[in-house]
Amino acid sequence: MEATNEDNVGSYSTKGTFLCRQSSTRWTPTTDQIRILKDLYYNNGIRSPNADQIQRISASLRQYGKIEGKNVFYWFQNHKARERQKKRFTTDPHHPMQKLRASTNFAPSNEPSSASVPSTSPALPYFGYNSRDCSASPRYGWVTENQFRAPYGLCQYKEQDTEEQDDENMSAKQTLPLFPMHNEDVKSSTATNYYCHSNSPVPYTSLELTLSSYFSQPHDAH
Amino acid sequence: MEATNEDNVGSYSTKGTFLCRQSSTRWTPTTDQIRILKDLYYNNGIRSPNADQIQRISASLRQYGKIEGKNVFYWFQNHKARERQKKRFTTDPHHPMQKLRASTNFAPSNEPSSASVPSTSPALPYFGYNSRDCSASPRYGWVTENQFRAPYGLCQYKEQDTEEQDDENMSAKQTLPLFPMHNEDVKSSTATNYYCHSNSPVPYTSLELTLSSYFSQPHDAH
DNA sequence: CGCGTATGAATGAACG
DNA sequence: CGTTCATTCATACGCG
Repeated sequence: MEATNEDNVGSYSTKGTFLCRQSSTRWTPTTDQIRILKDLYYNNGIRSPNADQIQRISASLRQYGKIEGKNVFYWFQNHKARERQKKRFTTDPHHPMQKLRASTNFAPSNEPSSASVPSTSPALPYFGYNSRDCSASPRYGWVTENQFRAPYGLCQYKEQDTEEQDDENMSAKQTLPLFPMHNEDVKSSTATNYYCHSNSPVPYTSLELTLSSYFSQPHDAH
Repeated sequence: MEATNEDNVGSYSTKGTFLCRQSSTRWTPTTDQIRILKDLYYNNGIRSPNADQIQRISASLRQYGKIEGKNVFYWFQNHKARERQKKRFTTDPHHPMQKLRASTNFAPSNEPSSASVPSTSPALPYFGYNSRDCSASPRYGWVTENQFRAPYGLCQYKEQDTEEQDDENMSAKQTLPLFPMHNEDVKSSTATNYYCHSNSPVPYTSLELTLSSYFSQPHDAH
């Protein structure tokens, strides 16, 4: 159950205190935001909004509280993933890799190991790789039973989700071709922001040297 | 089973509570590996290393923990993709000129614990096998293209990347002219004045309607 | 108040 | 290359 933060901003005095309010850490959606997001998810069938949609959604939800594009992005990602995950556990009698959320227990020494064989270096990453184990994991085939259904029954259009989005019995949503797919080029850039955090006691000074020299020389065989 | 081949992995959680986990499939880069990868990415402008580079990079990074070529490959691919994606969410696609990096500004960037406990592989088999110290890198905190590091300044010529790493504003890299780097690939701003987004802060009651219409229609103002 | 759970955030791995 | 999936880490919150 989601927290019923009526108006967000917990106002807890922990670290954020005055300055950034509640968003000192992670985004805490307001009930309205959640309601709308779910509506979009279930009633409009939006599962993986594209950048454009994300922007619009976040812009709209901004009325209800602080929110960013990435929040919307993650929300849909998580919601979808968890729904699927939950379903996997409930409907699948045999979970291939059932490992409960035992975060408090050290995992037993599993590790099939034999599968590793890192040495010898596999073929080029670009083509050869193909692992995706997860045996018994049909990408799409999950029946989605949306028991959500908002009380209000409006909003019918939704963007055709480009994907087939497991709508097995999810016929509730009606898809309308609404997007002209105006893809204005998004160029722009200026970010290049990266986090660093490097306070390692390891003597790496010489490392980059090694690395650099490594890359500098194309000496590959001959 | 023979000696627990769990890769040691002393993963620690924030509060110093460290729990062992993570011993499995997925590669978990160590802080040093990440640091170096980022350095290569930002300071050396490597975005899509070719096979040779990947080999060398992974080989070099191996001294800091288990790693394969594909890890390096994926890392660059993901890093690049995410950088762009993030930008796509936060920036306004329809804007005449570069706008600042949205209003994303919540920077936790405060490492909980400074001591990372390098844990130089407690008791590992004598084989060259290594530690792979669980990493548990404190990868968080989005620093805006700040100084990353790079106390070293060599690594001059690097193999010319066959790919065109679309550099965004990567002009920041002050290292050395590693490669040709064709910058003429600058994307021209098509100035798609798509402008719309007139999200007024007015609290709609029937929000979902508003939203739906938002997504449903390209609503070009004209 | 400490713990368990729900969920936001991140990221390795892959797919199309 | 953009997108998607799986898994994991971190944390807000409510509960007992």
